[in-house]
Amino acid sequence: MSDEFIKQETNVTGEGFLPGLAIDTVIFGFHDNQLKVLLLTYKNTGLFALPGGFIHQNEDVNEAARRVLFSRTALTDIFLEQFYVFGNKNRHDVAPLKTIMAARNFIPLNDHWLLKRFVSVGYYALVDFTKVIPTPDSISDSCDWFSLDALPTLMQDHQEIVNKALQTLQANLDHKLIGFNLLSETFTMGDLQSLYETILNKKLIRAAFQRKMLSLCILERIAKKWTGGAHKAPYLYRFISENNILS
Amino acid sequence: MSDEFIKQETNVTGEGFLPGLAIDTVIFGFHDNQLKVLLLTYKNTGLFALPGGFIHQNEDVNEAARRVLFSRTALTDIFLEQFYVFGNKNRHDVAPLKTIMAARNFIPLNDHWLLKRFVSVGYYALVDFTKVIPTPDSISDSCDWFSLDALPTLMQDHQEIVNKALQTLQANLDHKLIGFNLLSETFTMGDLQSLYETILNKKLIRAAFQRKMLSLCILERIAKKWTGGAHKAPYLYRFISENNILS
DNA sequence: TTATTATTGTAACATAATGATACAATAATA
DNA sequence: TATTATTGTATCATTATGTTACAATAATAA
Repeated sequence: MSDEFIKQETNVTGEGFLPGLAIDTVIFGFHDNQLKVLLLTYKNTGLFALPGGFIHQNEDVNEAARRVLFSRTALTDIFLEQFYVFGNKNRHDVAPLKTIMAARNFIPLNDHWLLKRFVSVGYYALVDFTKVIPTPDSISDSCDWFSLDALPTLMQDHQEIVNKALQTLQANLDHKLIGFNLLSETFTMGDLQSLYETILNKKLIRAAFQRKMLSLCILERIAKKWTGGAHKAPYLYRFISENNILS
Repeated sequence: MSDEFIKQETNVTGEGFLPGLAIDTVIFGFHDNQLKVLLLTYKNTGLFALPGGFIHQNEDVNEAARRVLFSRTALTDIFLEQFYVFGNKNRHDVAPLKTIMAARNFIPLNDHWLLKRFVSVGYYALVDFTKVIPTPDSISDSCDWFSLDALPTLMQDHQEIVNKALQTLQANLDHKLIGFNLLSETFTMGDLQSLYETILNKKLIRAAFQRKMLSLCILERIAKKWTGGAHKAPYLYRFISENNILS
């Protein structure tokens, strides 16, 4: 949910939005050799949630997902992809929504559109951690990165959504070249291997990994990198952009 | 859409259904070395469409997809999986729906729920061609298998849905073992190779394919098969069911 | 009954991909 | 200038895949 929440709250029938359909986005970043997820908290509730939102009547669902992503990260041209529709009837839980509204001194009627059953389209985004400045919006206390392996308790079925997003990321990592979306413009071979190891949660063989990556002809070697370490400095690489996959 | 269409038609507000959300299912079969898709035609309209339907208020979306599949094939325990959400605003096209209704002498008001914008969750199913008896329901003239490479013009964006389903099938074929869902209980190595070749649309090396499949330890060799051919009879194989993937 | 035929199952070898080890090169530090 | 830890890559071992060949054999024809 975004800045538009206020509009949505007082808009009792949900006029202008597709009814019963929401978007939740798992925004992945990579930092300190850890996968991170962007979470927000709703004011005075202690509830942690994935950034999400609703779809305008005159808007493609994928467009809406990009709008939501932009509203949270201010980034465009980001890898963003659907991965699953969460449509179980028992995921409908009005309690947290009422809590959020109550914390804003808004008491909805029982037939308020936001309290009806929602099906959510899950998206995952891969962003350059260094380019994102998490910014809370008007209804959020905070918007912050959390390590994937130390997430707080999430609202509704958002933990399940994160799990499924990670599975999808793992399954697609090799097949496509999507992993590169998590790195900054330039990176070392070590950075890249570390990213792969973190996502796949297993050690890879250094020599074989390097040989494989170089054989793919998707990397451009740039220059020497200065490192703090007392050892040979690694090359910097750049992902050749013709191969870039945004979605 | 199913037998429930009559209910849905006279149910002007869509009471009991999730609003604006539909399911479309690409049901794949394999016969005569060709991939087949199950299509239906609506009475007196000449419109070809994928079997689809709507979601009950008290039903999981995945449940609804199984219900739709069952209503069309009478099969349970079938591989069925979501693959994409079709949510473009321009896919909203009321003309064919009005045609279908008009052919049944039903003239809907302009705010009839079925004429509103719909987002559709795409599912694909893999079924044993020999076990399916396509049966038209009350609003369909026909329900038949069509070769994937000779489909008639489809309603709305259903061709796009078929295309995306095929891409998904191709991408998942090796990774999972889903292809086996398209074969009957027992099959020859030739049958299996032929299936793979058809789905992937490329020739595979016989010796390597056989070696690979046997090395996976997912096949049980049963007995000699009698063939009409003047040559050595092939073994029959069965897919070891512990590996079975239904969804 | 026996030879012919086409296809199957698999062996054998060639090539390619990956795993494992080793080592020279070298940037920062001492 | 020597030490140190890490990088880049070469080398060999192992595994996987591509290619060719051929014996086995069910149906047909002679």
